[in-house]
Amino acid sequence: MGLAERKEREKNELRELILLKAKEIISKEGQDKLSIRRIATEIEYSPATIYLYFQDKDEILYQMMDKGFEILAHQMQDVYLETSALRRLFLIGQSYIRFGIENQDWYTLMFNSASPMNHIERCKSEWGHGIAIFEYLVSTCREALAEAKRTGIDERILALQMWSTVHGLVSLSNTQRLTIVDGNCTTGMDCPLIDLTLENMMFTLFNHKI
Amino acid sequence: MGLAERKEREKNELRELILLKAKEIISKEGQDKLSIRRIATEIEYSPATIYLYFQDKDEILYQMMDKGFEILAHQMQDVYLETSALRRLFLIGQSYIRFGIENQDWYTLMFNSASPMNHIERCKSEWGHGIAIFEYLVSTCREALAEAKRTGIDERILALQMWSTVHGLVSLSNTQRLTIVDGNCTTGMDCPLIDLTLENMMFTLFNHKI
DNA sequence: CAAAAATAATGAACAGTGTTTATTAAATCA
DNA sequence: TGATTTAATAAACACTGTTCATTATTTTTG
Repeated sequence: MGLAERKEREKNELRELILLKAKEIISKEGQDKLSIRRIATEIEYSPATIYLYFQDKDEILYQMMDKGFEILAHQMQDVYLETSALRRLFLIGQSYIRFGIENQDWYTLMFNSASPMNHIERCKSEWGHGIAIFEYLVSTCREALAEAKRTGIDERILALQMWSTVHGLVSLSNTQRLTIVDGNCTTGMDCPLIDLTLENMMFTLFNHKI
Repeated sequence: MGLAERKEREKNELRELILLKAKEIISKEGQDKLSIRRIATEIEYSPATIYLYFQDKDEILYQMMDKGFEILAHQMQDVYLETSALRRLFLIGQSYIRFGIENQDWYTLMFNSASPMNHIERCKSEWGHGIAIFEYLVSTCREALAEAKRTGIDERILALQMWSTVHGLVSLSNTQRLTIVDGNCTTGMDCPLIDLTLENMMFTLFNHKI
């Protein structure tokens, strides 16, 4: 009775093929080149077939968001090696920003786009990776507050403040708002303004120069 | 020779009519209901006609961004009445966030969307209102730093940090990221988490409770 | 005033998009 | 083999932005 199993496996394989192609298209040509029809022609199936494996485009984008979190996790690997919570917080911020600027399409999908969240709401799915990253930030904030001997600050609020700041930086940078406000800030990475702001954030929050 | 003038005026009138309808559609039904064809049918002209008055949709969105800044300026009126720079900074943040959450479509156009910026780059136009608002923030930061007797902080970096934080909050809130990270934070306005974060920002930056 | 030139507006097409449904082809079951 | 279930698709629907040749309309000129 291995027939049903093979069938199941083949179904999963096509599903994965769709997601693979989707990831490929986003990586090579960006979000707005990703279309159902484009995926279909690339995997040599009809567009309608895709709807046998995903209920709509939002579901595919939701899955793509997860692929993005995999990339982010990979790029954050060595952050965990840092023992000082203060310096770790700084490194988290730095690699978060770096990721957001170097992988604009993935970043948008994960933190700035409505579609994947629509799927979550509609299907009562979860934003698991997002929550996990935030909780890690919260606990690192708690450690850092202790390390800097700073009291009277809620670690959860602090985490949200830090997240908002770096997210804001990435978002403003990616949508060309920084380039215009400050000419020194050339498009893309190595914008001195962003580094200075991150350092300033650490300084104002913990009275510690990193 | 008032003929050429009347012609000119009529051209401007149709141009303004297009922008007016665009604004109406965004206000009533949101950004993604705004289409060239929709505007065309509403003003009872053919879609092609619109291209005699605007070079593409990006230019219309650029103009819409400006309309958005008008709304923001209007909602920020009474902020300037506050004499304390510290409290003024807080009020700026508060009304910025309020505006961003209550006018999601306008906010996205102004601070989170690529299209209007494309037009700026392509046509060497200016993001005048955006720069003006940022410069006002910078000078208020300078005042506030003096008021709080805080030294060793660059007012420009500080302004960017504050902008990033509030922009981040609005952006995360509008794209449903906060609702999920914290259940207490119901969608839309009066999210206690946002208020607390804004207060925490003021406290960490100036050691002053507002 | 009539003919010519300039201007304004449009119909129709191009090249896309997401999604649905009735139909056909293939594989499995009895 | 024939019936039934499953998988895939062609075709259509309702949209999108944009372009261009063609048709009114208006203005200018002889």
